Amino acid sequence: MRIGELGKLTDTPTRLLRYYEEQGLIEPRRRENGYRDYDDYLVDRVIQIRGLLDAGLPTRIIKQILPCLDKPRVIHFADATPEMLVTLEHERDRMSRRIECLTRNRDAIDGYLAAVKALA
DNA sequence: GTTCTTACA
DNA sequence: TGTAAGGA
Repeated sequence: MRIGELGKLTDTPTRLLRYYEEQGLIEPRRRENGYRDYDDYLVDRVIQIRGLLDAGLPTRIIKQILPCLDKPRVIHFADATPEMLVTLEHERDRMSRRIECLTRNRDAIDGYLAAVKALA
């Protein structure tokens, strides 16, 4: 599929899809006319990339750990280097802290909402 | 009409 | 990231 369709399927601006490619996160083939040609499996991949980005990971790290998170996880044991494990553990803890922060703020909002509704 | 690259805010 | 220019 071409960039427009992938963009629609993943709700991602074509501008970003080109950016992800520039960052080495995806590598679409090219058609005769120079248009990018994406395989279907890239739909899930892009969605995952957006999820990691939304979780606060920089494209740099995503590029590094994406191979480990891909389908055939067992095949990538070779990527389980000591450095990779350290990176993953670091990012996991980073995510945990973010989740805690989000949870607190959500509860704060929830509490405010409950108080307001109690008066109404 | 859709996509491409490069570049600027 | 968004948007614009200039092409194909």
